[in-house]
Amino acid sequence: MKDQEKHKGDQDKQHGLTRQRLLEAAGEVFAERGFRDAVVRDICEKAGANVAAINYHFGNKQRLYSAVLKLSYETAMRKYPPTLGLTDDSTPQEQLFAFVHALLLRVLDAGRPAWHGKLVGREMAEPTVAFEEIARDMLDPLFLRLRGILAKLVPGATEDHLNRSCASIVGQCMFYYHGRAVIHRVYPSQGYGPADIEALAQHVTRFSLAGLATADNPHKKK
Amino acid sequence: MKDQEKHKGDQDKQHGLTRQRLLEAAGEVFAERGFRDAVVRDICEKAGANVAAINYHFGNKQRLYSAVLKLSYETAMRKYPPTLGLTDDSTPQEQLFAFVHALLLRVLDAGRPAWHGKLVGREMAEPTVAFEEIARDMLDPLFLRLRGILAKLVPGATEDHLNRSCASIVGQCMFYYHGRAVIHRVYPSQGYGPADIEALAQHVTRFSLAGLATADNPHKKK
DNA sequence: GCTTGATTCAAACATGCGTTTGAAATTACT
DNA sequence: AGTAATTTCAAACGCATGTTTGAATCAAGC
Repeated sequence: MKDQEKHKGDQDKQHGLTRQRLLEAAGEVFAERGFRDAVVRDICEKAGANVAAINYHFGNKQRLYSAVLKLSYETAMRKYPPTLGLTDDSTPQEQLFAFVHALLLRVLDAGRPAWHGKLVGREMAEPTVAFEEIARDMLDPLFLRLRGILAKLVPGATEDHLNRSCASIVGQCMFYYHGRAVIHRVYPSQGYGPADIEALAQHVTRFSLAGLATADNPHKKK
Repeated sequence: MKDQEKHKGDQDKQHGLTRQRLLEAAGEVFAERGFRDAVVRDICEKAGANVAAINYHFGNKQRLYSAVLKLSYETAMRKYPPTLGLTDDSTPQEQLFAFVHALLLRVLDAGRPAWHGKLVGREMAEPTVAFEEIARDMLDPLFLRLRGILAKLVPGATEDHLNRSCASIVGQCMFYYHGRAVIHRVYPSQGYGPADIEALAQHVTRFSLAGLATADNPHKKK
């Protein structure tokens, strides 16, 4: 009786795994190649599944992609939220660092936790039908948070200065993804381990704090 | 005799145009959709040519793309060189502005002069076999020039600070291309006319000059 | 053990896309 | 005008890719 239950449990565990294996494989392939260039046969081969399994478990490639986006968002935000390491009495400067650091980690870390940053980076550059949902649920809140941090750093700044500074900060971070090919070429020693990413975050934060303090602030207009 | 020559000239002019029309159409389509997603049938339709014309005039899609890259580079650099508006006695600050302004114009201007920035932006994010040549002939010189400008602005700065600052500056500019979908969503009033582009260049330059002056400069280390 | 539902499978299907082919049309030259 | 070279054409080809199909296998329940 006891042996039979154990045997049955093992079988359940085995058969529940195809869907998971597909998600895992798809996460890697989509992050690496994007939606368009990702090939379902490659995903299935990586997952050890038959090509019809995508239709069976997800309906089609697009829905698999959506499932991967959701899973990757949850994973990334759980591991690297924009509030990474903050406390209730953190300064706006510290908040900016946390935002930048977490964003860089979500994009540049190795493996699953960084699928999301890569997927969103791809959607920014080449939107698919998923962009709308990504923007609404994932990007809008992020830009809102950054905007709030900047407003605390330069009270009274103009709308344009805040907007452009947000773009400047996110642009610096995302360039390590969007421009990875040229960075690899021009700065071959650029590493992406935890210390490297932190150093980048320090640079972007410091660079941006100084840039933020520049003109376009009506109270300081010359 | 005179009528016949004129008639013949018109005919020559007409028949030499297919290749030109293909280049023009391909420039638009590749800039809009990138190499992979650009469809030769669309290019030929836009050019008013038969699909076999690409093979006849260029050999294949890849060679058409290479021809477009060359043409677009020449056009862009002729109209918006990184030395745009500079004189012999321009300051490094002015040099930085010119670099940023020209880069933004090459990416954001309307039509043919901006194919190049868009094509290179796509190659950065998703390299094709053309990347190597683009990097060698077009990106390396650009990063070298920027690096030279920055070295004049912050003499004695560390290698890392200069490298990261180059990345920060180019990243800010390229984000208006790589992140155009999210910028359109989050900042819908962001325009891209000449005055808008100049204002962006002013912002990026000012932001970056301040950021450049921050730490990591051994002479100013605290 | 039998039946039903779930899951997987191999093959086929339908479509899109870059390229090729051979003929027709056009152009250039004598 | 005739010939050769160039250019264009419509159709076909070859391949890749997402999706579908119907059968086989597996699992669950009685």
